[in-house]
Amino acid sequence: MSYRAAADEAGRRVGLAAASLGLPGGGFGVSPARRGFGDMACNAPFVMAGRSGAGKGAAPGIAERLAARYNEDLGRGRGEGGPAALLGEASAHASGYLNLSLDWPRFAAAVLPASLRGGYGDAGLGGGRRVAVEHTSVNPNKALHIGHVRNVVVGDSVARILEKAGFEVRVLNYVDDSGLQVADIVMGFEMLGFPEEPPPGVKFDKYCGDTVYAGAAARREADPSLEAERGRVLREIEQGGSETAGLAGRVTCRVLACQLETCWRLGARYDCLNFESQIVRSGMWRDAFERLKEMGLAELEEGGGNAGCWVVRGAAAGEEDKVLVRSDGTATYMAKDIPYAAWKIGLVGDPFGYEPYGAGQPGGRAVWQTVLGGGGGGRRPPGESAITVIDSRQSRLQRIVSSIMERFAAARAAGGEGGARGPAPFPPYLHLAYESVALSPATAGMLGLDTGGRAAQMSGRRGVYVGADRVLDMLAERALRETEKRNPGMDKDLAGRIAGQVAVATIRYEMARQDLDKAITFDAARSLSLEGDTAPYIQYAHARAVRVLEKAGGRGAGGADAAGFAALAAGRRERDLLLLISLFETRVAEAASNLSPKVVARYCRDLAVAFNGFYEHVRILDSADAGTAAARLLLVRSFASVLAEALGLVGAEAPPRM
RNA sequence: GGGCCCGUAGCUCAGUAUGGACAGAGUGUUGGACUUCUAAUCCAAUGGUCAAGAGAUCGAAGCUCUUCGGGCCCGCCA
Repeated sequence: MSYRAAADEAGRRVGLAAASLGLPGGGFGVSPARRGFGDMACNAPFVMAGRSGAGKGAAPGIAERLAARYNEDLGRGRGEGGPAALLGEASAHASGYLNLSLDWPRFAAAVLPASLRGGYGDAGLGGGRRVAVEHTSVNPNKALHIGHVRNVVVGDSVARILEKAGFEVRVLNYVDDSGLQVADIVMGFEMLGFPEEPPPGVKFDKYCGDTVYAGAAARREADPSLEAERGRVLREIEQGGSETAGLAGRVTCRVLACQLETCWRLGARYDCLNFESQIVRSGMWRDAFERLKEMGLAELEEGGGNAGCWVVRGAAAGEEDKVLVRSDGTATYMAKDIPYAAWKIGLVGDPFGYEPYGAGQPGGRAVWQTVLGGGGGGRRPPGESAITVIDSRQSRLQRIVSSIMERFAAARAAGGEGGARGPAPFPPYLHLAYESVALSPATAGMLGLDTGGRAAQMSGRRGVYVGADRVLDMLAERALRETEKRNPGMDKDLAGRIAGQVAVATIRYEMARQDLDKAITFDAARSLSLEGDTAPYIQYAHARAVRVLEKAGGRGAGGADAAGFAALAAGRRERDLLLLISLFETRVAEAASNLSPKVVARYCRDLAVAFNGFYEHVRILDSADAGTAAARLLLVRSFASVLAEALGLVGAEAPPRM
């Protein structure tokens, strides 16, 4: 039982009332009302005024008639084949809205017990469809910075939300272990004298990025002859087998391990790691290229600037062509993206074997990595559709990949493969873009950069970036100070664990709550705050709730009775909180279908605001009678449970104490 | 030159998908509330020609067009 059940019932009743009045039905909706306008708002009068051609000003009159008929049916138990389960009377508003009311005691009695059962909030949108979500995919030559954190948080949250919404999700992390950035660090180790061990206390990924990569790039710029050397290193890496290729493999693996430590600390979880070097060596490209040629998607350019190259035409009108194969016959990096994208959704044969990665990740979910050879081992492809989380700077190229996958998938569907399962919720290949993260002038200033009052783009090579580990460390330190201040004598390990949970939640919430279309300007002072619209605010509300339940001991364990629910329903704070609890499923569905973590993040905030208002104004343990106390405790228990699960969807934990 | 995105309170952002009832938070500033279930909280005050203009609509922060301002992208690099 949730809000949706009440809204559905209301919608049906309004529809039946309209039909009996001879009004055109359909096309209207029921949504939670703003305060002072009933409990649910229905826009049916506006829609019907439009459809019936009644013209301006008809809505209020229609609302009057609808409300009268709706209430009449309600009184007679008509329309639903019986008396209303969850609804009260409707009223017409002069604006033209039809305002509907809930039967709050019944609503509470239905929602609260349901909210404590497993599976509450499951949106059932996916119907078991498989989706591959790729995120992180940080080049393995440096440590994660705050911009990468947005990618990890968005991707991991989307994966969690889709799972909750009924999809079977496979999380992929693409490791670009064969590009020029890797050649740079290999050259740094091999020829420029950088020691393979970082200085004591420095993580290897940070050392590679700050010292080796930045150093090699600087040397290369000063000495152009190193360009050719780097090219040689890259070719050796791509061919494999040499000592240089071995070194590249060792270094990138070690960087990857460090990066994964950070990602795991952030709460991200993966199912499979894919290595670009294997895609290059697997020969997947040859098959994909043949298919592109057969389908006429790749064309050999006869003249112009791209003469002698194989190109794909621009996806949209006026868009430039993109070179796939250079005039010297070598493939560009699109030649890695296309087969990889096709592999995700089973549009090419699987050349990989799979073995467990290292010691595994926290929480016990198995991580696999691809190895060359093994021919798929009979595995199903990761998804029926693929969602790739990359920042919006890649939009142009991703659009080309999307359109090619669309054509591949259409060709397969035309060939009769793939069963009919109804309309797919997502296209075969979807680029989930987000605007990138820049640094505020103040934060850039802390790093020694004068931006003249403008936001600064991060640059690892110039040292203008804020490291993910550093942000987490700073947040954890602040949270630890606060935790110890409030809980003198608390066990040190416990305080540290809580501080860690607060730190991770804070940065995740900060990244998850904002619209993907908006660039984030990271400001150290503001982003490190633990007050206001932040994760600790939300976590604190949860800790308060848990504390009340602890103090209550066994009280209210028998559950609430009708009188208790009636008392609960009499309070505005209680109703506000109850309504939000009932909206969990609706919000999960909205977040999943829009691939929008911020919907869940805002939902968590709304829940916490409603609870804090309730907590401040209603004495739970000092309730007038046992029945009221039991109902209030049930509300608190429901809140704590739903909030903890909602926070989990954005990868934040809810500590029981703070 | 072309393409994508953004512009809402001093600052940081919700609300725009599916137009509808007084435009909401946080932060800042000012003033209140802890012998009480944890004050990482709550309450109040303050603060907005929703960048500007035009259009379609009974009705626009939201849709269309134009302009202005800002960010990003446009290599036979990855």
